[in-house]
Amino acid sequence: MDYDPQELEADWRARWDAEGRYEPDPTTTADPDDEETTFITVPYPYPSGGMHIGHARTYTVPDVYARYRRQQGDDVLFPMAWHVTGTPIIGAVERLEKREEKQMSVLQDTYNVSDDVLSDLETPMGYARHFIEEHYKTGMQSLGLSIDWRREFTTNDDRYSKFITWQYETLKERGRLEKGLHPVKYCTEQENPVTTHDLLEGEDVEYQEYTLVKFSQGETTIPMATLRPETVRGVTNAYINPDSPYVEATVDGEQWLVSVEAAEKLDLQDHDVEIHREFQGSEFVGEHVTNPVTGDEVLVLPAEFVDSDNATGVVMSVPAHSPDDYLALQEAKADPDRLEAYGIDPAEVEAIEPVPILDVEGYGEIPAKDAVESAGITSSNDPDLKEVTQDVYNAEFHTGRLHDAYGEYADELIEDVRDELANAYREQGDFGAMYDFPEPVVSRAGGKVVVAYQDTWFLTYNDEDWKAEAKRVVDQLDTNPANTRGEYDHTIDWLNEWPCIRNYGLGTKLPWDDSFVIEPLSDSTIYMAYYTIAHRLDEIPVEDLDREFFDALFYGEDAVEGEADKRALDLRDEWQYWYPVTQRFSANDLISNHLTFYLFHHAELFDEAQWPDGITIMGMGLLEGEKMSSSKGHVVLPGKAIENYGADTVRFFLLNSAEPWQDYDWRAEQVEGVEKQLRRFWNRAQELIDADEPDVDPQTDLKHIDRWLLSKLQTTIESTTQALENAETRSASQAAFYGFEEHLKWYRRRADLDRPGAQWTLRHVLETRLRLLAPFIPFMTNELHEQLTGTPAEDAPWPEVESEWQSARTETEERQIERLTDDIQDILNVTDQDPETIRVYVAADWKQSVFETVRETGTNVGDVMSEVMQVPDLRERGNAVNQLVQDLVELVRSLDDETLAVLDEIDETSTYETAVGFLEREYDATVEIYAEDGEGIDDPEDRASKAVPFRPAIHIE
RNA sequence: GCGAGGGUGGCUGAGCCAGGCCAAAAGCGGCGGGCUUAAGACCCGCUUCCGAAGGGAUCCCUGGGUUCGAAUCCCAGCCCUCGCACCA
Repeated sequence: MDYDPQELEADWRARWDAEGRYEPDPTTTADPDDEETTFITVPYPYPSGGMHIGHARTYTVPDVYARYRRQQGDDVLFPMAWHVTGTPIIGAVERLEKREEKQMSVLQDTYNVSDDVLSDLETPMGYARHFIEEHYKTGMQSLGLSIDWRREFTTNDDRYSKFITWQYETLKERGRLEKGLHPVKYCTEQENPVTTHDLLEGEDVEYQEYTLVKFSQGETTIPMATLRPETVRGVTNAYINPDSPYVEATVDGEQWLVSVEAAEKLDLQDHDVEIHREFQGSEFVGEHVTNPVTGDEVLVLPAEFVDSDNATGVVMSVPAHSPDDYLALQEAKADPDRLEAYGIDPAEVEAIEPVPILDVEGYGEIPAKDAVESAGITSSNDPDLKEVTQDVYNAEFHTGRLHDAYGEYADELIEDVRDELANAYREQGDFGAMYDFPEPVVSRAGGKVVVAYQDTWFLTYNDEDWKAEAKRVVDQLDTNPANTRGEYDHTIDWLNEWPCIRNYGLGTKLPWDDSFVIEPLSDSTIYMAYYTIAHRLDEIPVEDLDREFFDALFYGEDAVEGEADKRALDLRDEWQYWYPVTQRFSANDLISNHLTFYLFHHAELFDEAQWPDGITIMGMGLLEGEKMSSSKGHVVLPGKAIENYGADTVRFFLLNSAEPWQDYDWRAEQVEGVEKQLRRFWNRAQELIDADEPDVDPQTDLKHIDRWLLSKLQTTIESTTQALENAETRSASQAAFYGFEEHLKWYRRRADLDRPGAQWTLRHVLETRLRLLAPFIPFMTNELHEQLTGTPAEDAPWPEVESEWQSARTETEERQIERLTDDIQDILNVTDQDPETIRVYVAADWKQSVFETVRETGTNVGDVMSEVMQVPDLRERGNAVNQLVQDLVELVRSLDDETLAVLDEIDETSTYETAVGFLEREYDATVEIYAEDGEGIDDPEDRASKAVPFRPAIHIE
């Protein structure tokens, strides 16, 4: 039978579907407490676009583990659902409705959406449904993922919303939700919060918290915005933009002077703002204001470089530590006419000198001056100024130490005390704060985007007791790979309160305020529990799924007052049967949020027995060495790949090219290589299947080389199993497939394959390998295993090591033969001769006895020598013994204890004699084996004396 | 900056955790050979340098160190990639 993956795979898919092969229900035979159930999850896909080959791997890795556990005899649940919460799908639909060029190209060129179905995509769920059905589900089924499709749902389903409602009501009741204000990106045009997706300009810009140093003039506060609050003692003057409009306003009961834009932002940031008067900045130029910390009066100078749309629009000048300020001051001094025009006495400006407030390594007393002068910068327009400024800021932040005037903060590193210092002044009322972007941000609606405070609900991940519980979850978690454990702890440590609602989007409404929607990372923290009951929940009317229902389901009948819902208690059994999640597979970048949320929520809502058992992290995918990008069309669709190579090839490549947590790279050339290898495997298997089953008694009819292969098979079973236990799909498939191919290559060369014993060995090996490979390439292995034995590979148990075939001795003997073969080949390569006779000389008995001594005495040359010289027979040989000891000490050092012990049992001469036939075939020459000190030795060129134990001398003629 | 990962032969990429069968897997590419009317497919061998005997030299980012022995362990340095929050 020829290998036709398309036909073969279609058959198996149909069979699986018809028999509901992967639809497990709780059984009475499996004991869930006895780890006979395995529950595997992977993040449900977000169908805002199609599936590509990167997604294919994400879902195939857990499938391999699922298939492995099934062969190990477990009840395995591997479900799938669809995440549609939030705005990306809505945004995609909006862009489709506007027929945006980029969006149309993604849909039509990348994902082949045809014109006649385009209109179906114009509702959010219609859009999602299209990609679910036409891409994800089809793709997953083609890949042969062993998913229980009965349990499928979307996060926009009514019943799912009921479940999330229960979750959030419960969390609120337990005090894990709090209402508060939070800075958000806000479009002043639409008067609505916006997400990164909604931005036209400044997508990457993060908002920053500016410290406002509250300078004053009489009753009026002039808040100077700065990102470096510690420089407050270095202020020599202030700057205002003379051409921009400013206002006098009452802010939270104080008289403030800020730019017009700043007044609007402060208003949005929950300050009580009342504007009294608007005026030009020039009006305030030449005034004096008082530093709240030092009490010094400083002069307000005019500066066009001040952006009134950044923070308060008034800034303080620290010429000693800011190259910008230093140059601005120099330029001001150089232009007395301009100063006079503003009514400023040039002499007063001339008298201003930089005031250093910290010492920093690598710079002089006045770092800004130093930096500017050594870089040769003389103008504030110099393009290099930006870099120089950044260098000074960095150096000062990381290595700058404050002067004595800072009292308790003196001599401390800026990076250690900046926040502390700012907070202290803020508490005294000398400092304030506001949020703003350092660069302009514009929404797609064309409106300016600013930072606004919005009423929001937080998950209080900053609660210390909750953090402590989450850490307990980590403590009992099996983190894979092991070195990710610290990342969870680290995330728990720095995780702050998390705003868990949005103003709009798909998903579940906040139960007590339906103007908000629970956001995607917050409605997906315990949904794994929902899988266990999803298919049976469909039979229950939505309105019955209230608080009490889920309380009974998850907490038992005692958790509800009165009679618990019988249906809920029924479902409880299934929940408890599968829970907890045995292994969750997820992306490595989700540790810092989603996965850690998952731990937090389980810690809070469920008992320890239901906490996650394990998490395996997955890496990223590249395509031909580059990042995949659906908008650039740089993707490979699974459907196309399967059509080209077959699902087994696609799976095998994805699983074998890297471990799950490593990044991998889809390269067409290499995928083709895999296809070739699998085809060859298939063809060789067919030859064995077609041949008659030999009548062999393995106890008597096998030769040394057969036993060698069977011994190697046991090692392969061992390493494949161990690797899969850790979800190391690469090591496992590498061992079972490529690793063993290497052994087979040698076996084919060494053995006479027509013997019944060899045929039996090959069939036995094939059967075992088919089972080992079944999780990776289920279609091909099922088919071949069924042809060979009548049962599909997936229904056969996972192979166990057959210890009767394990033999270190056989392997070591074969190793000696291999070495001898290589040595002969080496000599032939160098001498370039055509051999007629090859003579092999095994070392003499006295040499063997020296080897014995080294083995027993250890690898200290002195010790061995004194031991050996006790023997008169050896002492006579003097130098020869000395040389031999050196060699043997080196040999013994390179061997492990087991091999050393085995060598003791091996008879070299008879080992080589078994290989004479092979060597004669191999080199088309006569092969003779002699003992160096044996009778009738033929040694024409005196080579026998060169023999060393386990390193025979060779003569070729 | 914080956190994580990494630098290996023409390329991709194992090995490193548990130091020694490591001149360093496998694939790709290249070279040679077999099979074939031929092409493809398939199979075999070679692919750092030197060598007319299984050997030697140099080698795993750089520089030190530990050790009988280092791609592997330790220290210092250089370089690269990824994530860092309201985006799923």
